[in-house]
Amino acid sequence: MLYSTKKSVKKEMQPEKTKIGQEPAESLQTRAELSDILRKKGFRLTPQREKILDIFYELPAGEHLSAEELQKALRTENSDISLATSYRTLKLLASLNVLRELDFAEDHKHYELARNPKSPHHHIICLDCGKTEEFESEEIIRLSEDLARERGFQIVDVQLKLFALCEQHVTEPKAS
Amino acid sequence: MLYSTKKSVKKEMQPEKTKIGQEPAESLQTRAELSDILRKKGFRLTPQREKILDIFYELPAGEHLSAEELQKALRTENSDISLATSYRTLKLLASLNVLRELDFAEDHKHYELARNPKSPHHHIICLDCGKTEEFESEEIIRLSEDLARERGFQIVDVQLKLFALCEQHVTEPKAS
DNA sequence: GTAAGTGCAAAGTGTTTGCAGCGGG
DNA sequence: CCCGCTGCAAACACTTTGCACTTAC
Repeated sequence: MLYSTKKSVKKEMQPEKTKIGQEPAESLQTRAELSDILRKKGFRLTPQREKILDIFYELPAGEHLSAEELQKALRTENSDISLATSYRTLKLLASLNVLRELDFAEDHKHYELARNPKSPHHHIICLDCGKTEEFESEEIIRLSEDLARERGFQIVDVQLKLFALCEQHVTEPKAS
Repeated sequence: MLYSTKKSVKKEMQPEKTKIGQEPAESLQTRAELSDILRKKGFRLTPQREKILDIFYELPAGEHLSAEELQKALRTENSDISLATSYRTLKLLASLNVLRELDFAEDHKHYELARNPKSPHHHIICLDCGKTEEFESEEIIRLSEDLARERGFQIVDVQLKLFALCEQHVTEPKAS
């Protein structure tokens, strides 16, 4: 996981010391730049990694994939990459800040291109139907940075999850 | 899980229909009121459930336990409750809004007493040492409510996670 | 050529479940 | 006294890993 609070990313994957979450990371890379990030860090550009980068690069902004979903997407394009490699690649790309790792209240992680790490996505999730919407909020980011600074922390990423009821479900009869 | 976006809480556990996350839920209950919540919903007050309520009731505000940690706490007090029952009870209590379910970027969930659902805790987590601090922020809540309203959602819970570097770690040499 | 990367199957983790027996209301 | 609850062990979902083989550089 990107945010490996304890268990750090495998060393074997870090020929050059890579301090997680510290890349300044410019925004909106081109597809070629994504490959460059790998190359520059000394990682090999295997067809599997290229393909996975392709998938994420072509993913509509706001969409995100779990490992399983990535597998499915790969299969659709006739790429047969083992689940193990998918997991390894997702972790690698996340540790390089190429992908952002999201966790909703589900039991698996989702990934998306970290196009612009300075304005992370936030999510609102309907507790009834599971519908999720994404949004940005400069104010949230600014506030978060303040809150962190007050406590002596330097923000790397901000994740806001709003659990809520969407239009169709607010009106339902209350239980208690 | 509390926020079972899809997989709903076991039916067998809901003698009275309980719409997750819709309890208005007053703040700061007494220990006895916690038991009452169970009783009123038709759940049995078993010694196991009482004991688990005790543990959480006596937990310093701001602390939270995972299922494993709960087990350990129980063992310390010579209560031997099976892991299965712990999980079942955590889920039950979360579905009743007695406990709040938190998920950090770790692979297991944490629980705390949902003393006052209207001011949820927020967390700042150091990516290097794993240290986590809690805090409240009225502004975040207010902002979140606005953001939700704009999108036609009604907030049930707000979870903000700030991934950051704490004092000891900001100063470390950058990688890239 | 050689270390890094892959695929496979086996092992882990955290959590859930089927079932027989127990006990709260 | 009966159905909800518990404990146990087996099952699960997701993710990681050891190892032999392959391949990018």
